[in-house]
Amino acid sequence: MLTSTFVHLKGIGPSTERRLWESGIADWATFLREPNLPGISPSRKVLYDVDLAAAQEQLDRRNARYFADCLHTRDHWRLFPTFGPRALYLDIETTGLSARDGQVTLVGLYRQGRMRTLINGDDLSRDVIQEELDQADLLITFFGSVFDIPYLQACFKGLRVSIPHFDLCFAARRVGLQGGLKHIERELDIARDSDLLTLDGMEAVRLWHQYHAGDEAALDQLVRYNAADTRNLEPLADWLYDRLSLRYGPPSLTPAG
DNA sequence: TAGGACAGTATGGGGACCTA
DNA sequence: TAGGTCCCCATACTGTCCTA
Repeated sequence: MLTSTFVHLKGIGPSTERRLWESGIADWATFLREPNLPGISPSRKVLYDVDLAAAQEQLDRRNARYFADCLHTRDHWRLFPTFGPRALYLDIETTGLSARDGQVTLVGLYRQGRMRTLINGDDLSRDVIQEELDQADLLITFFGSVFDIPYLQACFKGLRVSIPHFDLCFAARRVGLQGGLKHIERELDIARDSDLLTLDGMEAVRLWHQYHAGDEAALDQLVRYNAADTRNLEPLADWLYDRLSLRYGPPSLTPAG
């Protein structure tokens, strides 16, 4: 998908990109081979060739951060097949107050099949989150661009998020799926343990307070709830990528998985 | 529990720019 | 020069949090 992308070139939008695909320009290599292209002047073609060569070099270096800058946020989903294997799925729980007055209680991190839960008062710190982010090529959240990331950055000053961010909430809206994460999970038959089905964000706050009152079982349930939220982002991202590539990708592209 | 506030993204309209 | 497309800005939309 990434090497079929042209909308990162200045002056090329979705319409021109689609016209290129329909005229057989399916990827960067074909674009570079053709001396002339309909709708693109020779002087512009020279500039685009330079930009595409630079993009190819960055891709060869596996530099996801380069594409975070040159692609519009709404197109970061295109990076999923290339950088998805090194994606970091993230979901946080909080004390329920605003970022100014509240605290992050748990941070769920799922990467390369490994679930890690950072707990406030134990191993949760800015440096650990930063380390996890720095080791990933793509950040995947649900509504994280509005809630999780600004909340983390408010609580942990100086936290940098320089990798591309595939926010599944807005991707879901683009393919016609409304509602919160749990609602969408039910729509798509994405499973979670039965004792976690009735939990929501407010219940998570209550569990945290129960834990602080000495109830260890409450922490266990909270950790499992957060892990379910975090892990379930992976099948949702797969499903949304397929839908987005069908709707917005080149006609020749066969969706993965 | 319900309505308002907030924040980030999506969308639509109009002006600017580019190609043929 | 006309038509098509892009870009920018304002507005709408949505999920979550806050407050009464």
